[in-house]
Amino acid sequence: MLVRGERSPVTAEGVPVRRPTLHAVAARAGVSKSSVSRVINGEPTVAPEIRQIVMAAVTELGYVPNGAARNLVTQKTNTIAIIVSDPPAGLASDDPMFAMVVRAASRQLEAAGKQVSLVLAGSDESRKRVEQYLAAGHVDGAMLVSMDGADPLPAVLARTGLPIVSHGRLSTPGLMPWVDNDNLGGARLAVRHLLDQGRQRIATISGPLDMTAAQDRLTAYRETLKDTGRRSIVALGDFTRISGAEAMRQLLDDDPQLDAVFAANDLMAIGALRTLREAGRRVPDDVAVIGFDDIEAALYTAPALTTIHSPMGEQAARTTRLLLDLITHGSADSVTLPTEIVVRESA
Amino acid sequence: MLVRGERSPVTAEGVPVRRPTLHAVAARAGVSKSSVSRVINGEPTVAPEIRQIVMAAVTELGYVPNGAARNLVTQKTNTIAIIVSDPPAGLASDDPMFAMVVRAASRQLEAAGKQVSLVLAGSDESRKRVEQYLAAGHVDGAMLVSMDGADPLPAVLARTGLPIVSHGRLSTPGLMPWVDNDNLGGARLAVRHLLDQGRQRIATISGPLDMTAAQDRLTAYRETLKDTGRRSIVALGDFTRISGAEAMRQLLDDDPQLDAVFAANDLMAIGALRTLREAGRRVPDDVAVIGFDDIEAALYTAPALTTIHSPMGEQAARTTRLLLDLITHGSADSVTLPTEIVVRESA
DNA sequence: CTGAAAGCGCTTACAG
DNA sequence: CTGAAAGCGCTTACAG
Repeated sequence: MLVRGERSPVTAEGVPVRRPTLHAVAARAGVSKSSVSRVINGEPTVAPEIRQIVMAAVTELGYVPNGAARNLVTQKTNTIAIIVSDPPAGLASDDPMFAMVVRAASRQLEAAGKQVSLVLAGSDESRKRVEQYLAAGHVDGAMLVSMDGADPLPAVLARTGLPIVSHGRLSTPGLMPWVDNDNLGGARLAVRHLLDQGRQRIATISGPLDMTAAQDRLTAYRETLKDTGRRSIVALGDFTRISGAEAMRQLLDDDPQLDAVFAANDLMAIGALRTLREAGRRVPDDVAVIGFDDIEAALYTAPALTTIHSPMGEQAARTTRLLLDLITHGSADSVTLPTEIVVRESA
Repeated sequence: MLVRGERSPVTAEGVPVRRPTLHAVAARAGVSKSSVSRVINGEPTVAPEIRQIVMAAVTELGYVPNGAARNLVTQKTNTIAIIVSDPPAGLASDDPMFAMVVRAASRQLEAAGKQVSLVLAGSDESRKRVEQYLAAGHVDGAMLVSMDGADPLPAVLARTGLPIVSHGRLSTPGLMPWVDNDNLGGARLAVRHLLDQGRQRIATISGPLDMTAAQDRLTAYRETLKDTGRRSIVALGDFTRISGAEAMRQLLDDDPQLDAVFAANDLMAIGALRTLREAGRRVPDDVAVIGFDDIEAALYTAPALTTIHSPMGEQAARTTRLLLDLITHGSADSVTLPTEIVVRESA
């Protein structure tokens, strides 16, 4: 099938038509451009009859104000950038976090009358691009999503002076306000639950240690175990299912006697469940498994996954609100959201 | 923590500083604005020494061209809209399709030097907003993602004359080029596989019938069965896990003897697996289950899910390329991508 | 190869 | 309450 795709609408004769301008509307209505502008922008100081006739001309011509011209003169864009770290080569590309955060934030931003510009920041080159993009004045503010601690981007962007917030605490403090869930508290809950069950050898599968969430979850695991005199058994993952499966295999090799695993997120817990099944270990009878996040998939594992509920939707909503507040008030406070344990079958 | 969030950078004294303009760079370099513009845009007709001195001024002042001014005068934005139908109330909000498509398309678009604007289209109100947004000239083109057939948006947007493509075939033909996978062929593969196994009572869990993918998958199921003289056993889902679980329950009630289920996507197959487990049916011994899509989660179900591989990543890439072609050449051909069966444990 | 000038399509003080 | 004019920050024919 062939479909025409001209840049602008054309008449039946194929003559390109330009979109009508403010000038055209003014001419059609027989008033000044100023008056049309005032009507369009809903200013109260317009006579009712003028408003009438202008509105008529607007609908008649199908007038829509040109965005670029508006942005140029008002020095604002009504656009917010959502900047997401882009893992190389599709890594974690179906991570539910991405969909949840982007979707929740977009919805709320649009409800607030803002457009959203989605920016992926992966390579050094793309980081440069992001910086230029913000400097070019394309957006009124930005939201950073789960940056890893090694990433220089937050510091660079903070220097632009634009209102920026972070979804997830950054490792460099003071750069910008953030919203995060209580990773420390949540991980403590998880490990204590395992201890309460009388588990003796409790291992963990950690997330990538350049992310604060992974650091916190590992730290809390270590300290909670240390309080009971037990030793840590740690394998490293990167928050993907496959890394969880591999880490579990390694854990089983290192300590065949282990009877519990705390995975730093649900995706890795799902991977661990597969390895345990392949190894013939029963869950939770032989090995208890607990995850973190409480993603929807945790309801569908066999056995159903016990996990720590982190309020992803609320976190996204609060981060968005934080940004909106920062834009209007010039300041905003970081917030930490509480977590809770959800006991199902796996532990 | 309190963080300052001024609109613009300030000096140590707190004096707001404006970003430097082309004018400032020209003054600093001692040349005309025209020359600066030419250097910035890499035009070849510039004397080397002028280029030198301009570049020096640019880096010295940290100059970045204002996007709005550029867009206004050039009448293009270098921005592409990705328009995604937003299901009400978080329905399917962790659908891996969303993440995959948005991510793959963004990556490719940015590699092509385009910015991406993410637009959620759910309510009637938001549909209006989208239309205005495109009419305002904010983007050079758009990509529609999995619109349902009842949605009037594609037709409305097609009338803007902007280059637009669809990720997934639309039910109204001829509106715009699209890229889709072979839903008909894939579903046929699935049902035949079940037949080849000697399954006698083969049910299906359909997707929402206002989507062409769901329609095609159901049609192929029906026709393939009819060829063997078997009757269709259909339950309706909406492509979510929970709907798959509920549909499976209903199917079991309607026909306790069924020995196979074709779920129209993997998410629903995952839901069906849970119901079957709860009902004490062994998979695949008692009931064979086959899905569609081959999402990553299909590798982690117990038992591992047999499914039809639909090339989501490639579909997104091809759709993006289609749009880029449409923008540059003014025309582009729709494409259908082949599917294949991936046999694992569940069928 | 370079610069002065016009103009992209709006908004916004400023007079009236 | 209304309109003429200036200006937002660029690019691009057009002379030279």
